[in-house]
Amino acid sequence: MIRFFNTLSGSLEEFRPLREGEVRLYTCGPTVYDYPHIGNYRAYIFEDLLKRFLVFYGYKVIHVMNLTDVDDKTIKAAGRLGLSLQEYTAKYIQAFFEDSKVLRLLPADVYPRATEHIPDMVRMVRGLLEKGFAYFKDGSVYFSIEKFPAYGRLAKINLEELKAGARVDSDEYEKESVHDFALWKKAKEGEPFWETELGPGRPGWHIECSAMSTRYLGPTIDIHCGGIDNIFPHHENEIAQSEAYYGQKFVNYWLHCHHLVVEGEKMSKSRGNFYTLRDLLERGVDPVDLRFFLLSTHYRKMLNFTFDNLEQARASRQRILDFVYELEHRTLAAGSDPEVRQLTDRALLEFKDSLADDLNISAGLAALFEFIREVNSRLSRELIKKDDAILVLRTVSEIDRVLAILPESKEEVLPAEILAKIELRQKARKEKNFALADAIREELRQMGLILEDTKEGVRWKRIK
RNA sequence: GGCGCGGUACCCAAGUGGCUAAGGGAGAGGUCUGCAAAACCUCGAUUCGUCGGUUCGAGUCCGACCCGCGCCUCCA
Repeated sequence: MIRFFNTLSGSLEEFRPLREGEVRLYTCGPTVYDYPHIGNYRAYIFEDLLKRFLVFYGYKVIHVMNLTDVDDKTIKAAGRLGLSLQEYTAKYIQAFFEDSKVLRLLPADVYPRATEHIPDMVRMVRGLLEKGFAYFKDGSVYFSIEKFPAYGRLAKINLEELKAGARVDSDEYEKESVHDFALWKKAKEGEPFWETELGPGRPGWHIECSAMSTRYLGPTIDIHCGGIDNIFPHHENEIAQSEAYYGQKFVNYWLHCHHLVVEGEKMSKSRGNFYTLRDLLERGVDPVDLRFFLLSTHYRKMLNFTFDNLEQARASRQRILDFVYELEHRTLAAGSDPEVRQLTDRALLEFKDSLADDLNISAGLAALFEFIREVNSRLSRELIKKDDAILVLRTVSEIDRVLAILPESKEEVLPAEILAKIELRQKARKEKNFALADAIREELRQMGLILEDTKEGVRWKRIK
């Protein structure tokens, strides 16, 4: 049984998908006005962990992630550069896909773009007008939240208090009530617009997720994810629109991940603690180490990014990598030990049970590390046979279907001159010329290679 | 003001009523090794922000307080 913390109920709930064996998942994707920062990727990596775990658990997952390619920021930036919306956003859409790949995010089944679903949104807005949930004002259309009594349930916001604490909206559009939100925005001078039956204009932000989610997954879906900051007003508004229009529940499980902070503070450009993935890659950070770092803290807990914490995650991941390397390269006696089977079964079961408990990654990783220590211990006592090693490796790679932190399987081949140096050093060691041997080792270390002398000969690995 | 999250060893971080408080990093000692690396073994919180309370029993429940943070406005 899987349990998730549902924001809607504020408690852990048993997960039951609408259809047996199948999960419909919608995740709020990027607004493509700039390069995403690592906080954005925390959310996407959490969603990736969720999805990979559901697949691991045996579910078929239908995943939709939207691309918001029209909003205030994209319009403004494109206008400033004199580019069309498409020209401007193309670059960032491409960057997002590139980043997703290096961070090993499983691709969604569909990446719908807002600009390609205007008719769906218009249809929904018209329906809301007809049903009386929305009204025209000055060429724009707004959703009237007082027509939807359940408004505020997700965010646990009380409308009376909202009104009391209301601030002046910076939006230039006129609304009947400050908290009503725009479904359709009237075209403004010099801005892109669509000529529709609602008049010239563009969609509001919230309507896109409602329309596209329904388009690909149906009016009721299993899971909808996003960052904690999307709860209000974005997701609250989505619920209002969708449920007012379709008259049925929009989402069964709302899962939100907490923020990433940097050195204990919110990331912001003015503080200079704002990192994109590209910034970190330039500093020589291995993206998979970053993935592991972002992955290894529970998704509902605030995560503090520091280079020290990233280094700890790197070292932790390295332990797993060393373990796999050892098993792959050591020469072992033929045969197998039935006890190893018990160890692998237990590791897999504990890992699975841990993650089934609202993605308790800490407990899951603890199961993996305990398994590693036990196998290492047996390895040092020469109790691991060839077939055991194969079984252990298969188990680790099974777990890695969820984590996706193991290196690509292809072995790197060193250039001939490096191999010659290693050979030369071996010769020097044999002749007990340790000064030369150490000099060569140091030279290769400078080049990023660590040599390890084992009973079975020399081996090397890359310094991270 | 309203809503919410967190405070567990040097650092990161599980644990939500009951055996000796997971796991990782860093560190110390040892084994192995020419040395190193990796690995293994050993050590490491009489204690869980503070103070009260409930209970046979609390990190875990209740109350108060202190500290840090987020949201209520675009934001993963």
